[in-house]
Amino acid sequence: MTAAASRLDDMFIALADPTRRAIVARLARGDATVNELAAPFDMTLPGISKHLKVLERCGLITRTRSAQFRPCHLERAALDEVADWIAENQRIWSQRFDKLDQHLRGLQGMPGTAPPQHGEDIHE
Amino acid sequence: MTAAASRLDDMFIALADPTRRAIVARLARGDATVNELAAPFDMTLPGISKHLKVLERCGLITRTRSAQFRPCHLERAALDEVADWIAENQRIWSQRFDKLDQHLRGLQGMPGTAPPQHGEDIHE
DNA sequence: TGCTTATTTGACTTCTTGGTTAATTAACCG
DNA sequence: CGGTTAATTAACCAAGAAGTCAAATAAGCA
Repeated sequence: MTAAASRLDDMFIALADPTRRAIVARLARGDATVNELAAPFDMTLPGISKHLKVLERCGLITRTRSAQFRPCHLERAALDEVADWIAENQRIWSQRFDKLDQHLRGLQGMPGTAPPQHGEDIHE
Repeated sequence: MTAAASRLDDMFIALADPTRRAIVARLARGDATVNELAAPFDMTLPGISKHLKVLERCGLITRTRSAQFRPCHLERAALDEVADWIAENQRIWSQRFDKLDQHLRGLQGMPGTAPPQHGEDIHE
């Protein structure tokens, strides 16, 4: 099975690289060309080009064509999907803790600590 | 240069894998042993063990020892760092757009579209 | 037309990742 | 003690990621 990565996967992967996050940070200040984006980094142009492709694949940036330049543009809505995942999980986790189920922790982590799982609803 | 990944890197990397996100989702319902975590997946135990190590490295889970079991526990605070990064960036991006700097978009993406950058403050 | 600038593609290398099987460590149970 | 269960480590492999250099493409400019 090759190439089955979800959009969420791609988003997290894209953000996992510090160079890419720096590029994104730069783009937050306004559109920029590939050369401009490459300037601060000790990396060749093709290297940057690859990073941009990753950012493009997950929808974080788009590229238009203007003469021989290909200005990069940040898509502000793209972060929402990740933000939603995080928010949803923070909600769920807190809920769980509010139920005080966790004060047993450390006493016995044996099987059975968890509620009776039936459906395995991995809700992603 | 080996092993220079930041905690934020590790966090995004950990969340980039669907199996690991599923494990995390499962743990949100309560602590669980490695075998319990492995059950829903078509993967060998050592495979799961590796995933757990990744989750542990970034602080998303901790493991205690209870007899021959090593129950995994979700650290609810760990998500905060990522959440903060996301929130901060959403804020910045929106700010930028509120300034109406972007309605020029498409007219000319030429160098100079961005404000005078001096310090390259990559603020991460 | 031919030169220059901007960017991408291709081919290649190296390191990492995700997964496997087989063997090992740990701790319980009879 | 000896056997069973839980989990990890070790050794390995295939695929992917990150980076390089060299060549190709695209579009302005003289």
